[in-house]
Amino acid sequence: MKGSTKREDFLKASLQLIHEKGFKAMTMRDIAERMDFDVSNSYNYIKSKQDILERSLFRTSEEFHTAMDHILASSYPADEKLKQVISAHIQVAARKPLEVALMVNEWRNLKEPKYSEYVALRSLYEKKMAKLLREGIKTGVFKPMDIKIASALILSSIRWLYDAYADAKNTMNPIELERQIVGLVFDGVSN
Amino acid sequence: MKGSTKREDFLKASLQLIHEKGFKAMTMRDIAERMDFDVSNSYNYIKSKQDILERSLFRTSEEFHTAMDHILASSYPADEKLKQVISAHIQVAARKPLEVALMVNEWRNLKEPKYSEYVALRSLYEKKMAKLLREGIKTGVFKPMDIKIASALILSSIRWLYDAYADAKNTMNPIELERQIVGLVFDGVSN
DNA sequence: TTCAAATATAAACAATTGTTGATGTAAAAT
DNA sequence: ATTTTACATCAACAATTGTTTATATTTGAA
Repeated sequence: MKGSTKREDFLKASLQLIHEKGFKAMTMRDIAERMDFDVSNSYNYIKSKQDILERSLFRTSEEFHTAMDHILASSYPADEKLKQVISAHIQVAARKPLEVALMVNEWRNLKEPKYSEYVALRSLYEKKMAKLLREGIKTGVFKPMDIKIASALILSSIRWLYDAYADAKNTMNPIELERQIVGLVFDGVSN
Repeated sequence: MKGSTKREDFLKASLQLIHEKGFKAMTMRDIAERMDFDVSNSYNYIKSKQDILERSLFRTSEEFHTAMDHILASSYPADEKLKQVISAHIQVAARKPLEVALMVNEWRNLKEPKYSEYVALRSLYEKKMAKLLREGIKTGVFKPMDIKIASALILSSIRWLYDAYADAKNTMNPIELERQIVGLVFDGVSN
């Protein structure tokens, strides 16, 4: 049960299956079949099915939080910070689309107390975004606006990003993607 | 099995439970318990568990499509059309938050052939939005932009709306909500 | 070679699940 | 008053589920 490659393969197969069928619909036997061994062997790699969900979820969440924290703690002006947050989201989505898909779609399947723990992290992330916006409004780089609405809208607007990378055929150019999204978030669709 | 009130109560309880636990996690026994009768009685109101999902999903989807179609077919300029689409989304989310939550979160649980049918409807809706944007770019009310990205981003940005109405405590003022969202979608966060 | 860790299987478990069939009662229509 | 319709219960089903226990094989390090 150490950090071997086989274990990573197992988790990778699990993520792929969750993406295909959803966490609840995926059975332990599904994973085992794809790994080409018996169900019971799966428990040499994980403690429980919930374990798969929890591990990936909290690890990826932390990745977003540390990126956000570093950006917030920098001395860049708020508009530059927002650009960097968007950039970070695109990069994580491009690098780990299945993990991000898990974050977007499956966190409801956590059980207490992990569920509440995760919801708190989610709400905290929204608060960090709100802080960024408040700072930008105060310094005049952002226009006055309802901060709660703006936070929810901006975060929601980039929540589909993993879609552009989860199914291999799409794979948009991250640079151009960032350019377009920054353009829309900052200046909207108006001419 | 006609359109009685009891049947509506049953479907309403189902929607509430799906919102609380998710479709897969909700059992037929959960609904029956909340309705205070035996499981088997549930099948006097529905054909199957999938039935609950399919009915609500396609009905609400049609609601969005007809609204979109009417707006597209009007002679308003594209920017006014987009405002009306946003307005329609807010109104539906405010009036039927649980149904919209179902659309956002549970469509993956459809089974073939309904699944493919629904995915096609979803993609069609995105195409209609793309058409609206293309029209606006051509007439000069919208700036030049990647239409696929803009469609995905705008639709994603309003996908959280049901959240503001699903749990009764929030209940934002729809008029102000619309004002803020239109402001962000059209002109972004920049000052 | 020996020994321990990693990797695998077989068999079974207890619980849960959606659904059906047979049957009964209350209410409403004829 | 009688028949139909709506609403309900009980019991049971077949299948599926996550997980455990006991045991075997393979592998790599000592």
